[in-house]
Amino acid sequence: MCYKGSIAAEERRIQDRVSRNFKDKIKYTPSYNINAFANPQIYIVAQDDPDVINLGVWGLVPNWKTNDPKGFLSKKQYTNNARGEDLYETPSYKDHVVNERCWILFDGFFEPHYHSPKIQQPYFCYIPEGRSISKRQILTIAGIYSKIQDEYYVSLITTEANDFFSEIHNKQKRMPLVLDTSLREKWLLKDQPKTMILDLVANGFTKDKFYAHPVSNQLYKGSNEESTIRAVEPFQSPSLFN
DNA sequence: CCAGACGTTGTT
DNA sequence: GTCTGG
DNA sequence: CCAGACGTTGTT
DNA sequence: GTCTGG
Repeated sequence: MCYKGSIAAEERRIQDRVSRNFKDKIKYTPSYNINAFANPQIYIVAQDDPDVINLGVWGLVPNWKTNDPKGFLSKKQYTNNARGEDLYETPSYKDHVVNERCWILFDGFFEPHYHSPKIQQPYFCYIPEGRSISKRQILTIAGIYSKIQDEYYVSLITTEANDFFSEIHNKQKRMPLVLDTSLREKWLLKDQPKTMILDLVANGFTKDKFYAHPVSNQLYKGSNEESTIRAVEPFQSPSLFN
């Protein structure tokens, strides 16, 4: 599901909205097209350093492979996403959910929408902040991480799609766990019981209203222009009568 | 019991 | 390291 | 090579 | 009986 994200807001606004500054020496680079499969650097707030914005690699390396993180990621183990319902059972994640939770900072993400089994169009999903698409809420998405030699390796939590995202992501019916602003700090508290965490997974999704619109498939070509998130015409199936 | 997995879903 | 599957 | 299957998944 | 998967 959530394999593409964007974060392009001004540095100042990001820091303001999450009440934290970028850690010293981290240079913020906006991006409209962050591709999970490439294990890119993303911006996170981690439980063990919760007062600053850190960098992490998108792709968790479990604790039984700490001797060779690069080798693990090259095996395409698909640890970019973690199913929230299974966090305490999944072998690669169960140790990390306990006290290695984080936020992933995006201001939007992409989901594929299927017009038919073969025809698909990506949709950009975001929460407007104000009237224009150019100001989007800074999303705090639930994640977990492993830390190896001072480097964070991160997995994004997904849950069953709500009604809105079932319409958009109509094949897999999953969505990222975008934490509600009023609850998000709880995700970063130490030593929370399993019941508390699973409650956040089940009920912590934001109550703010999402917007989504179709975008150009230039997205899949790696385009990183502002136009990547701009609305295009929805796909129209060919009509016999046009 | 030992070998092999360990993860989730993409797309033109 | 620990679990699952054959 | 042997064991086991022998089938497919609507709609946008 | 024949094919696939391990």
